[in-house]
Amino acid sequence: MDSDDAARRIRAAILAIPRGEVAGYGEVARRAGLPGRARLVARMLSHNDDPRLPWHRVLRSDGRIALPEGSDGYLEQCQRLRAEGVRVVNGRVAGVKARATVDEQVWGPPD
DNA sequence: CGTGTGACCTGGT
DNA sequence: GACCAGGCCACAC
Repeated sequence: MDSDDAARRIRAAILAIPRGEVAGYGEVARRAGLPGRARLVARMLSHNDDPRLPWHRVLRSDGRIALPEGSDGYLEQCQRLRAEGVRVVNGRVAGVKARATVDEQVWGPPD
């Protein structure tokens, strides 16, 4: 089934995130071959039952933690990211400036 | 079957 | 920085 295949690709995309790095939902969705399906990724993580899935490496486009502040997942993600050497400040990840805009997708990264 | 909701994204003001 | 409007998809009611 497609949906199952999509879920598998999304899972692979998340697993493909290097340790110490982070990615946005849109980013993951694009890598999985599902442009615009960021919500699908989010829903999967919310329903995820895979403890070895590095969901903590997935954040919003602004580099902001997706979960509501004070919730379990929020603190969990923050802690895990720090454990990987990622600097988290005020519920936000340092080193991640804005998400890749269309220009960067088309024109590529600034040299 | 229409509506609301959600670990979302982008562009404009 | 904030806020708003539009888009996208899956699911609960």
